[in-house]
Amino acid sequence: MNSFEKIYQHLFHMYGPQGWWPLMTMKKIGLICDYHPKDYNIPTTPSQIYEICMGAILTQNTAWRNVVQALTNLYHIHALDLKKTQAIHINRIKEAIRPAGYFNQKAKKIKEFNAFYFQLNYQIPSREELLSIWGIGPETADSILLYAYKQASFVVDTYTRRIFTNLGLIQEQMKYDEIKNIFEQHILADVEIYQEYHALIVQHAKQYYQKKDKYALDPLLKLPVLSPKSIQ
DNA sequence: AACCAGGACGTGA
DNA sequence: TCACGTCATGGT
Repeated sequence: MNSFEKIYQHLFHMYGPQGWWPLMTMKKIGLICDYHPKDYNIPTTPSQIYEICMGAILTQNTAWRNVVQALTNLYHIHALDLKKTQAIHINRIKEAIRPAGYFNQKAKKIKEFNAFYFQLNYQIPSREELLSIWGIGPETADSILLYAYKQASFVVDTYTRRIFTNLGLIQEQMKYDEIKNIFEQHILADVEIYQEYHALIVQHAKQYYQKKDKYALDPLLKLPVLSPKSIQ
């Protein structure tokens, strides 16, 4: 087992299954943002796939709690309803997603994505196609592929950079695709593992990588695999 | 009260 | 290519 696999094992042992990507579900108490640990079958409907795509756009450089509010508002104006969303004016989208920030840009991104999504006809998009859409960068594209379409495309975010730079396994200045490739070369392509790994990285980062003075406290630094001579 | 959050795009050099 | 500036709300 290489360092990247050992770290995955360790994180999974620490935090358990994360149940990403969370979905909005209507319950008696109201609209709830629900995680679904160990259920790797989700998403099962086009509507759930679409909602994940919306969340992926809305969460760009934004805390998830703010995205939940935006998704809740979108739900109430029927913008998460595949039969109705195209007809909604962009200004109404803007009002709804305001809590998630960057609402002018993100409303445009949603409209751009919609134009693409509804001509897809339920096929699986390629990474290149997603990247060609205005507003969809590498991380958003990979999130959509991995969590909405169950394609084994590893997601790299700022937390991934932070943690693995601190562990000495990558260099800070590496480009997105470089880092993505390193992970994909070290970890056998598996949708469930890729989904869990990224979610675990985010969970772990929230414990040790919010502020710089905590980086040194990361228990992963003590893993034997990270001793100088065993780093590959 | 700065600082950050599950980034991406536009610009000038 | 690359380093910056911009986009925006809400919690700590």
